[in-house]
Amino acid sequence: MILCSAAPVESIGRRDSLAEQVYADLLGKLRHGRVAPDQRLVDVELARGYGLSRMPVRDALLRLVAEGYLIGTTRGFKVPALGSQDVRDIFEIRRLLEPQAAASAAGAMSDEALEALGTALAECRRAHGADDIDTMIVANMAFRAAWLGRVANRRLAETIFRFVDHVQAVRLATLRHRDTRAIVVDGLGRLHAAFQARDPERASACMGRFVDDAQAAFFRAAGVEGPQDGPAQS
Amino acid sequence: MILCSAAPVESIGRRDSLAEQVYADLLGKLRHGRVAPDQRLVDVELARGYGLSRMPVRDALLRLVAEGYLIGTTRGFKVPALGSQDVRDIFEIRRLLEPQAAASAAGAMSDEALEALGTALAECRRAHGADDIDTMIVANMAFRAAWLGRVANRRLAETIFRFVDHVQAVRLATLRHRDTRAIVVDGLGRLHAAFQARDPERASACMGRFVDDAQAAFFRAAGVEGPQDGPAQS
DNA sequence: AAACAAAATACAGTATACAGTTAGCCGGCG
DNA sequence: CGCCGGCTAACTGTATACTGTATTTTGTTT
Repeated sequence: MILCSAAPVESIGRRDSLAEQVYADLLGKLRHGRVAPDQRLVDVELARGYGLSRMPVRDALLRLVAEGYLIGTTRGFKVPALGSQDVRDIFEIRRLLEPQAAASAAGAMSDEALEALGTALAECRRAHGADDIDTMIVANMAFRAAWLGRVANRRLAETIFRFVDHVQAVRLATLRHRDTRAIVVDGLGRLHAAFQARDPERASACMGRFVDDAQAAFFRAAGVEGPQDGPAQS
Repeated sequence: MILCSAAPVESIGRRDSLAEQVYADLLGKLRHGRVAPDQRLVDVELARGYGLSRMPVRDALLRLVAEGYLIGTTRGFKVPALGSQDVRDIFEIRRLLEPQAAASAAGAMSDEALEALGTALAECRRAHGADDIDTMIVANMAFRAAWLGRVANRRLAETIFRFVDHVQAVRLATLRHRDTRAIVVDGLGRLHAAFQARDPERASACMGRFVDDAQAAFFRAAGVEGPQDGPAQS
């Protein structure tokens, strides 16, 4: 309990266990790409930052490992360096799951969710115009959370969430390209229209195309930036 | 280290961490339905059984929770009681993933894997004839492991493994019905033929049908046995 | 006898201490 | 100057002790 000094936004939560709070905090950081791929996460170090003992931090890290967000080494934890094959694999799964999920969401779309989707889309467009990548990523995540929230099959939604998160870090890099961003904004617009129409078939088709485009954009960007075919450390 | 008395098959392993060994052991027990749905898994109790402290056991249990095999309560851990909606959800995901995975495996089938598939199929048929449910389940798992082993996309294979495992416990119950077993043996035979032909399209179609049949058989069996629509404790 | 409240209990969560392992470093040797 | 072998330090893994809380049980009251 030495000093709550540099503690983030997390000194408040009460009802959840400490381990869960740390998990949520770390997950947020990972999702926003706040953890560099070469950075080592050391439990005792993080524990000092949170003002806790190692145990809850360790529990959180272990859980993140089990979910594929981190890999544990004998010397700290780190984010996995995905090779192009890893990315291909993840996109293969997304291609199978997301169209069906989108269809399901379109059939169960609510006015509130549509509102959220519209807001996220507008925000994304604004950020695109202003070349504000960070904001665009946040808006992107909000859009995804909004439609995935309408998927009745929670296991499906959570599985998608996880795999999308796994490529999030690498996606961050691809959004540097202006044309990639244009493709994303375009796809989001189409999806929004399909959700608004509550048309499952259309949503499914749009989502399939969206995933394909995202994958193509990634490999185009990766090809441009460099063929670093990092060996799979999944 | 009080007594290695009732320790299972697990006093030997060395290179892996204790937590991992316990995890593997518990996972095996869960997969084989050795843990009753009402049974409580208590860390200190298990720890005594393994001759270890709570920590590695706790780590294993927490990991199983993260992977959906268990749910943690304030009073021990237990296997989740899946309601019919949960089962429906899991089958929806399997229906999306397994055909593609089967196609992939068919395209990459090896002679050794085919041999393993053949053996498992024969074993399954024999067990079916002898009404030996336990052996049939083991053969079933061997068959699955054999073809999933040929799926290049490991994330896909592991995701399938996990969801199949989750319905395994409930599946065990459905295999009591002789006609369900007949359907399974039949589907396995068809799949084996498709794999032997190394025909991705055929494997995909067979797998799709197999999953559909399995789901239908489950709900038929559940309808017969009783409409216990257990509330989702996923 | 049923219902409620208070106490006991049994468990997970958390903290601290210790052990084991490996990566990184430094010095000796070719 | 570069390579190899032992040394050191920095981690994770494991053990033990303590705490908090929810469930169960027991006792009391109507």
